Amino acid sequence: MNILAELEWRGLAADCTDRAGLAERLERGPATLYCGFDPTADSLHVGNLIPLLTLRRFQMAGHRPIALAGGATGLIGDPSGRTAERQLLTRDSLASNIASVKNQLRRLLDFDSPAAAARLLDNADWIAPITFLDFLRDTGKHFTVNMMIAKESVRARMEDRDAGISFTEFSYMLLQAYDFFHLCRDHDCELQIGGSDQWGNITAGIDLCRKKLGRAAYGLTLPLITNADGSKFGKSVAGAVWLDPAKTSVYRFYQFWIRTDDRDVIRFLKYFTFLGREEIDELARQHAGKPEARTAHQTLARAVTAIIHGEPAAAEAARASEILFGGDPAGVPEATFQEMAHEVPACEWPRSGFEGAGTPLLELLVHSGLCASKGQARKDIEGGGIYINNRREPQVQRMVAAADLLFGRQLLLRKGKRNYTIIAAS
RNA sequence: GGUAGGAUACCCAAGCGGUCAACGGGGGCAGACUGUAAAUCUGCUGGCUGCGGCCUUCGAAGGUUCGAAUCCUUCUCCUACCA
Repeated sequence: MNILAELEWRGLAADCTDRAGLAERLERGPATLYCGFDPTADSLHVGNLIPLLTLRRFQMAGHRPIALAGGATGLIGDPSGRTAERQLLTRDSLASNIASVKNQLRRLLDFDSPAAAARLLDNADWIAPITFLDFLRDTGKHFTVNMMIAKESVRARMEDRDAGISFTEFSYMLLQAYDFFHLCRDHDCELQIGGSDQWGNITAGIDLCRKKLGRAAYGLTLPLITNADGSKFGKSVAGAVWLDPAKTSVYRFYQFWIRTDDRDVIRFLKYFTFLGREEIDELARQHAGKPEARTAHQTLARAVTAIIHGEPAAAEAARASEILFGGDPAGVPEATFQEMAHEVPACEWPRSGFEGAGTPLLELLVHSGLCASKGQARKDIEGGGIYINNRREPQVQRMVAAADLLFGRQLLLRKGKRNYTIIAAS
């Protein structure tokens, strides 16, 4: 199966500027392609995974990916898909974001492949030196405002009189177009991929390559991922699911995938893993036959976590999940418990607090962040949603003392089905 | 600039002098059923509490009143129509 057919089978090809032309070009030999990532935060999140993994898929098919960090475009802000003007990032926060994002990009692509080594570039390197006048003369001249305001992302903002669009964001597509032109000229890059909201930016780049270089370039957009229940993928009330383990722990990351809706799990295996058609078809069969075994979910969670955090960390997260959701953690040997303990959110409480009568459970629930307030904690206990060492605690006035500590030093608190926290006596 | 209407808890949205911490829906949290899924059903959804209450909240600031989300004044911001 060639790369384009594979992407289509996976449901990853939303739109292509020239499907036949691109197929023909890819058949002819290795091509260079790129995708940009604007450092809007200090970490990438699961929403960036699709383009990132797609670059990798192209690489595995023998093509040369360029991951482009938007050091320049990040200073401006892409209006695509935005209903309101963005807050400009300060140069300082952008600089630290870009350093972190570069590190993450570096880990997800292969830079040592002899045939198709990936490259990591920063568009600030070529955009920053251009003067405003040169840019207007050499690049701006190739675009009509008429065509720019026809782009969906711009038009939506122009029609909303309250939101409007600043000249700064209006100009964004020219910078991105310039990137494609630059990469095409200096790095032989012929294909740009991106989310479907990038269509206008990508075609602007293709136009510029044609006008200034007389070269054909291609664009391929990836679908916007949604959940079966219609909600946005990768967002929860807690916020985005980050790739940085300091922002979203490996355990939480793994759990995010484990909790995938049944209706989404096979689709997500195609989107987010490198498993082949036979393996996924087999998982689909197992899932259809015995959904309660959750084989597809476990495979998905394990595979994606391994791609992002490495196999050993994924194994640990899987193990911790098994212990917590498998049965009574109090019966688990101490070594196994400790292995899992640092995966779940933890906090400390002075050892002296457990002496004598001990500390009110209510206080520990609030301290650990499991409950927002004492009032809420009280309601949670009354509702039967609080567990000490995985045993339901019905008593609101419950005191927690030394006898409750596991291994003489830890307390496993749980709210509801899946919110765990460990309090260590210190 | 003129006129009319509006601003209520995370969101939508009732309430129009006391019985209002404020109807209802959504969302969220918890329980039951399950499979850490979906659907369904139930409870909770401002804070503190000795569970008797206490404190803070209905755009902002003042005022009337025993008592205001509700009435009056000023201000701010929206929406519609007219210029």
